[in-house]
Amino acid sequence: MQEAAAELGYTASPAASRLATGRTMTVAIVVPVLAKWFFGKTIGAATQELRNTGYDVLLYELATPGQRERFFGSPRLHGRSDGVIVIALQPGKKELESLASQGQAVALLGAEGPGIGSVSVDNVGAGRDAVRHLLNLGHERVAFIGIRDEEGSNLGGVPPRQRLIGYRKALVEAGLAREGVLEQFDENSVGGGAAAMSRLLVAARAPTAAFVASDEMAFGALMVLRRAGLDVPRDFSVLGFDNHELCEVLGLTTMDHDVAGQGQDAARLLLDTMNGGQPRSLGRPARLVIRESTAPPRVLRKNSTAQPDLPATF
Amino acid sequence: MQEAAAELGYTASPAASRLATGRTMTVAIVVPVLAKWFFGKTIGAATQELRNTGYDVLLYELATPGQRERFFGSPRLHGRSDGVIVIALQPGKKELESLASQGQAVALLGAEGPGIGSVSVDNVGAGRDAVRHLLNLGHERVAFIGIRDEEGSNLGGVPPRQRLIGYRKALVEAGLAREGVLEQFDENSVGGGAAAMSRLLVAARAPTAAFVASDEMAFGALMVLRRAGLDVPRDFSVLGFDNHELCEVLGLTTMDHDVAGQGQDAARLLLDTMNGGQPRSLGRPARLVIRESTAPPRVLRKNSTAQPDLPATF
DNA sequence: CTGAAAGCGCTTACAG
DNA sequence: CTGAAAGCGCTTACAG
Repeated sequence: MQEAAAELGYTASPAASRLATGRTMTVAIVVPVLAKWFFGKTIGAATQELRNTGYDVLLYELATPGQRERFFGSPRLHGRSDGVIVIALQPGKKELESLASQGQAVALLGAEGPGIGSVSVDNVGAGRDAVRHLLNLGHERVAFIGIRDEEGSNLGGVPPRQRLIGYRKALVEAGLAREGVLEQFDENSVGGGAAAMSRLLVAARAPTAAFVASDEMAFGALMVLRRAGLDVPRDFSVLGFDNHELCEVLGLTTMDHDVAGQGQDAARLLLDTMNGGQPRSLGRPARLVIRESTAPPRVLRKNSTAQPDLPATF
Repeated sequence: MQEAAAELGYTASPAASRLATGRTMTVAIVVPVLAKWFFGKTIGAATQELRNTGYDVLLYELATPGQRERFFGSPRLHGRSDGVIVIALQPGKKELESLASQGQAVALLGAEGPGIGSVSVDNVGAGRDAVRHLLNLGHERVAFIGIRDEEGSNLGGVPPRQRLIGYRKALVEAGLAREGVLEQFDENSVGGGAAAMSRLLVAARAPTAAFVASDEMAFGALMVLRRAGLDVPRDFSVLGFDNHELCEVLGLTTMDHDVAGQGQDAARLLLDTMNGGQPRSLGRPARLVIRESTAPPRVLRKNSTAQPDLPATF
């Protein structure tokens, strides 16, 4: 019957059926930024999954703290969606209460909450694995470039913090001391990564390798290194995070973690919850993808593989 | 009154007011892919503009011809949105009729339609300017790498085709013959650009420069060139399109065209139309941004600047 | 100018 | 099993 009607170009008025049933058959997706590869990818995967189940998707970009406040401070979603996927934004207690009071089912991606379905990568483990790779190559001064998590930025969130923890863990396990100057934070962008790397290079004793918490920042780091006349990986090793599609072009060693899969999982978790299922928390593995941006430090290599002489600037 | 009510956490039921007024206060945005920089950027800008005016935004990703058919073949938007922004998809006559019959106002981005508001770049002019830059440097065999526009891909659209026209125009104006082998098309991605460049390199008489219709394809082209042992720009010049944020990292000369501005314009055009204004067509300028991927061809430079000897492989 | 009533187009519980 | 009625929560045209 419904199918036959649809063939004839008829659709039930969504407004009327929403009013009658109280269900909107739409899901909201909330992200801190749209114009980034990671978010396009996760939203795309979640959207496809949702649409296959007959849901429409409403999009909310919370680019500033003000927007975030307004969004959670008002019943914006009430009557507009049945559930919401929050990506890369760690909602506070108040914010979760706000969503609940609006009758929203919730699923988190790259964040966690008590009794709430979530998908995330084992960022501590991934960070540790990344740094171990550098350590195993023989690096002794390994820096960390992280995503700044200050007031004014929504982008920090849990995963970047966990990657830092993984970094420190790996150092401790290797018996290395942690140094403040080796931990640099900036905004999650090419420019931010460039700025952070610049700061590392002027340090009294510069590191020989860096684990960077996002590929985009790593790209900026590579740029600064190149402009400083340093060769990667001969003079400096860089390891990123995300396996951005341009990693191959730039030869960046990175941690891969199935970004689209996480978007799809988040959608499924939300659908489950809306159908009365118990909220679950999914962990996604990350794995090291070795390309051309990591190698043993110069000192070691000199002994082993007889490299040509280095330029005088070095 | 409404503000006071909002403070108290009260909102009018959207479903009820939609039913009563017939207006949904939401706009749909339709794109062929989400996980690309260009689309994130335009959607983000449009979304912000729309939200400032009190509109919600529904997102539709039409990734396959099947999805496109289903979307336009059913009254999907009827009663769900008041208007729609179609990005980088050239709607056919039937498709436009479908939208109109669903009571949708329409604005196009990167496409055009009779009596329909639209924003686009002067792609013919931009393509011509790009190729002229290469020609002015002294290149005589300039290739074009374009976005494939075949069945099975929605991504072709008008702009890529217009860039090809601009390319041909510049050649004609310079008195150069057009050659089929120098025009290569592939999918709009790093991989597609790489494949197209590989084909150019095996041509009987390989070109010395290429104008590539998108930066992402250009990145793939750079990768292939590097792997083939060719130096850019010494052995080969590459010129892209979009001014992707990674152009600076890769030193890619490209055509810049304010992507976010186009998204914002499209939203404004739609809002105007929904308020009874006449649909307008906006043209956005593109401008050449010279970086390190373009230079005179080897032959010329040899005479003028006494380059060191080239490797034997060349 | 204020306030009660009709109506938007569905769904669902209920009467027949 | 079928069909008429009530009700979802607004807006708006109309009566007072």
